[in-house]
Amino acid sequence: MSTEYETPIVSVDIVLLTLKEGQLYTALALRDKEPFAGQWALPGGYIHTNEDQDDVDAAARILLAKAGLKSPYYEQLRTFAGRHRDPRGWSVSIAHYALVPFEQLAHVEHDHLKWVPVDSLRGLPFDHLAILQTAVSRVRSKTLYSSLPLYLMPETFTLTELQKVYEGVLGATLDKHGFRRRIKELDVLVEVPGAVSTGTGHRPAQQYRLKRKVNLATADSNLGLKAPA
Amino acid sequence: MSTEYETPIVSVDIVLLTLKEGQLYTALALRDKEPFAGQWALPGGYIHTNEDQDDVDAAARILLAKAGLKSPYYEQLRTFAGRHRDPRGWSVSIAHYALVPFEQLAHVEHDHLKWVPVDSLRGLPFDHLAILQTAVSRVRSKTLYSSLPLYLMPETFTLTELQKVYEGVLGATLDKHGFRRRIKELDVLVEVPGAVSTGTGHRPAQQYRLKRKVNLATADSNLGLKAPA
DNA sequence: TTAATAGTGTCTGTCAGACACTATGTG
DNA sequence: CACATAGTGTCTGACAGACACTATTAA
Repeated sequence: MSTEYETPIVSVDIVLLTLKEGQLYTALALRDKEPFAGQWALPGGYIHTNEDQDDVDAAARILLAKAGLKSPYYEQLRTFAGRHRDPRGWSVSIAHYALVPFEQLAHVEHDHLKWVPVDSLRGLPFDHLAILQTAVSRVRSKTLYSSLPLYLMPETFTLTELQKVYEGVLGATLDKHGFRRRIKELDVLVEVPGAVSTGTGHRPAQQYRLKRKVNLATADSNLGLKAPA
Repeated sequence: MSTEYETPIVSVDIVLLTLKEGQLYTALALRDKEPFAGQWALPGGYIHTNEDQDDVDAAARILLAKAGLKSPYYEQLRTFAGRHRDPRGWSVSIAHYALVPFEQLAHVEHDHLKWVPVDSLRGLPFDHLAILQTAVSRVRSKTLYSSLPLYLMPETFTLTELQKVYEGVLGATLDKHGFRRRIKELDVLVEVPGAVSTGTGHRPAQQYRLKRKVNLATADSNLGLKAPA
């Protein structure tokens, strides 16, 4: 009990997700240090004990530094800890995931950051593939019973666009009427006065935006879509 | 980026739960070191990087050392991290929860460990009250759609006893027929040949035990009880 | 008028909650 | 036989999935 033990390495890794062309994409950062220098991995970094108040703070700071953006939604995923996940030794990674609308990051791709479809990914350094898969599975399962995908939407959008995003996240198609019934029950959207279409060759759709003062984190957990077959 | 930062303190804390007299109880350990020496807190300790393979290993070792028992069920709860939760400075607690049948721990109460009802608890050192509440809420919500409370049962038990345990965890009453329908759907129990009652003054009940080779962790997530009103 | 999507009405099978009923032991 | 709990049959309202229908714009 009184022996001193080597301290584990503590870092924060982030699974940053977006929806692009109907598919979930994750951000990968080019590692500039050992181990795995020159390889693509989940963006991550050490906790700065002098500036970060907590782990979410650290995640936000790291994302801003590595990707130059602020995500509207962060959540702790889980912690991956053990002796063998990092060649430097016993390590702890407090993994987080974040969602960001594709429109908001069209400009952030640069030499040290790239976007790849989550489903086509095979190998990643450390246990980052397991972390990514855990995040994707969490997001998909939350999508079944919450309004999480709203964080992937731009300022205003139509219900059909929202449905496409849900379908993209889930990788399944949903019934239109049932989908609208549930979104309405959530009661987190308001109509935007000006309907929009202008030249689509068909009936224009109502635009919606998030209700002001709605905290989606608490408004979650009442959607109840059924898992796809 | 190249600056060195102070390393956060990393520990593992455990919410050990059992059901006693129809109520959820948690184990508290008497702290023998600063900070908060002499106060009751969740059992916890440092990671031993030379012997623990991962965080679950550490949790099992700590529980064995502090309470002298092995729990049939461990799961990582979430990680509590930040600057202000521990007076020693920036700290990380990888919190776990564990379930153990009351019968298995009748003998483990001693000077440095005590059992208290979770709902009557007010103050605890660090952020241990928040950790405890998170664990209880997790267990209650998992109980609604999984077979988690089976970890609180002795070797053999009747369906009525199992229902009482579910009701104790949830703090609500359940319909007998509906409860049995769902347990049957889970398909994780088998009848024990000898029915038992011997002197109860009424019809004896069938005893059940867990099916062999059933991993409850994977058999979970299909119960579907409705949240109490 | 047609094409194309927006938006709504309605049927039906499933299933959870409620509750009543039968079964089987003890005293 | 009375009593207490074990165990089951069945009704019903809510609701999700399916699908058909109407509405509204552009060309």
